[in-house]
Amino acid sequence: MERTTYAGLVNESYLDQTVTLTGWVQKRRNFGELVFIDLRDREGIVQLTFNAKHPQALAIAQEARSEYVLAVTGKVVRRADDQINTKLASGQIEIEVQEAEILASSKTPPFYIEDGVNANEELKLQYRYLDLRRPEMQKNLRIRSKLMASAMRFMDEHDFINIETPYLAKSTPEGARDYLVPSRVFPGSFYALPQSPQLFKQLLMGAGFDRYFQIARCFRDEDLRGDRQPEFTQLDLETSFMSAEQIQNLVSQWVKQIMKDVVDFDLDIDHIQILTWQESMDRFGTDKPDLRIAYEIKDLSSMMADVDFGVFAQTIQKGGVVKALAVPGGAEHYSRKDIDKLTKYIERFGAKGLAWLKVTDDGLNGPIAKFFNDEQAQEILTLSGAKSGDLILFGAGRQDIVAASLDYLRRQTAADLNLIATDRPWRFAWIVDWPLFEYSEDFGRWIAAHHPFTMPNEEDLHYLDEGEDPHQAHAQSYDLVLNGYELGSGSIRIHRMDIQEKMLKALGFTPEKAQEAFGFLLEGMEYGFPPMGGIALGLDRLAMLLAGQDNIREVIAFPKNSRATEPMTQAPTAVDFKQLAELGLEVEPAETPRDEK
RNA sequence: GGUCGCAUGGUCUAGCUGGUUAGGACGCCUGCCUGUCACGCAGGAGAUCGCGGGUUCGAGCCCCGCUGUGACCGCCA
Repeated sequence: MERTTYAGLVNESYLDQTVTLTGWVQKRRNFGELVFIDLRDREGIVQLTFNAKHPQALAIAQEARSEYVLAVTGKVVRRADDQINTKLASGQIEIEVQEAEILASSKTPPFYIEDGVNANEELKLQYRYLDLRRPEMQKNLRIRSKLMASAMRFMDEHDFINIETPYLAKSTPEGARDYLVPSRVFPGSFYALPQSPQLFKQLLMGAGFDRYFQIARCFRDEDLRGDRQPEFTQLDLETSFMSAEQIQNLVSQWVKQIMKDVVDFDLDIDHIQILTWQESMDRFGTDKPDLRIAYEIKDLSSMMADVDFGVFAQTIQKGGVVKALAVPGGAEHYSRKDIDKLTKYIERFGAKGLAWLKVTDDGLNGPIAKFFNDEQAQEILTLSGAKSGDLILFGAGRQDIVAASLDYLRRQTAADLNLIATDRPWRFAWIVDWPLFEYSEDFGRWIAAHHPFTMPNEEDLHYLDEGEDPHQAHAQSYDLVLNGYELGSGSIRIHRMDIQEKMLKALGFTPEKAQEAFGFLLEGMEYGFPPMGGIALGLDRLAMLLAGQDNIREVIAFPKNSRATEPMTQAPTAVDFKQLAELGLEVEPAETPRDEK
């Protein structure tokens, strides 16, 4: 029996034809001399009927169980009017099976193969191939496939050259923890799986390719999140002789095409907001704002220095800030208990508490209302933009803690109150003019905010000099943000050795250390490297958003769980002693490999 | 590294204030059934309540530890 079409594609246009289908038994309904089977394949479901006119087929139907693999040949017939199933794309018709064959039997699956299953994550990952049979997962991976195809087509049509770079690469300082691969030939030496092809693509610009791209797998040995896996996929690109604005414009066009191809959405590039990093932090408390939420954070520090409410006044005196978020219609929705829950949550950011006011027609309400006189109350309303019925949430304290807290509260309250706009569902933004450095408590020094090859703004170059404050310098870098997720991060690169050396010095590299880590790049820059810039776009996250999911696992065929293990294959596992010996490795005997526990 | 949550037949779960024959739904097995599509009806099997310890006359329930798992903080150039 040779398949003639997909089960999910059979419709009225096939009426009276004889078709041969293959697929999985979704469901069997047995009436003895009459059996219905819903047959599922990648395209959907069609109902098969078996009856005594075809005893061989009927016997097969009696034997079939869920997830058996069948091949059937039968005639496409119209259903009677009262038997039409409007829930099925193929519900107008059914297949009267004349001949059937069981291609494979199946054990009873550990969970139901249907959308909306509630099996726990570990079980679903352990039987990932079963989970992937669900229509939703099939859809997710096909969205991803479309995204990849569209992404690559755009790059090809814009004269980008697809070049692969090594996965066995050199460990470089700065950045995330590397995944290391031991060298057999040089015991004690290690390759590192690339965190990104950053240095290679800069060298490709040095080589004159002018426009490079690659769908690159990147590896970072850091803890996972819903939008972070230890290996992930980027569309990596780099160009020569283009300004930051030109690159952003190109990527905006790329996004426009993707949105059209994958979800048939007409994105107006003029609607993509451009915000400076500072503006984004001020208005939203984050560098990746969700612009679907209309209300913003307001700074009330200026009026709080000498209010009677000691918490606020002292915060200002100690150099902190007092900011507020007026949640539209929040006064009624949030009880004191609800606010306690929000308070508890933001404690993880370091917040000491959460002051709040409810705005009524009569004025301000709530435990701290009594500290403000009429004039101050009016000023709070004016500055926060709150109206009657709103809930005003305050953040007071260190700037970063206030920002993190109010960012969370803004997103959470919007979710609670259904205030995430749906009329413009895809809100892209460019975040530009980033600080070049950020201070790392861990390292006790300034580290590169983006990476050590990011070009400072021309007028800020002097901040790299000895004795100046590197904190002041801003960079020619830009992030692409969508609905509160960072989709991509890029910059103009340093292409001159003198600036690169200054940069490395500002980061605390001695000339010797710099040579050891990046000597090949520095040397290259002595041979005429062009001005260059690029970006890397996170395709897992974009696929996740386009598929309407909130975890990138849903768009990765075989993802890791939150502890970076893979429940199906059990990776990582112990390896044979001989393998270790060949690599010149010894493992602490106290460490019991997880698969032997 | 840290915080919080979760763990009960194959699956999802109920189990109150410690005493239950550990309940339900779905699934599974057997039988009956020619128009179902959440098929129906009758019957049946299926539980080391994650593991270890403690408190108690008595623990699924309380306490401690461990393991697994999820979310988050740190981390993620």
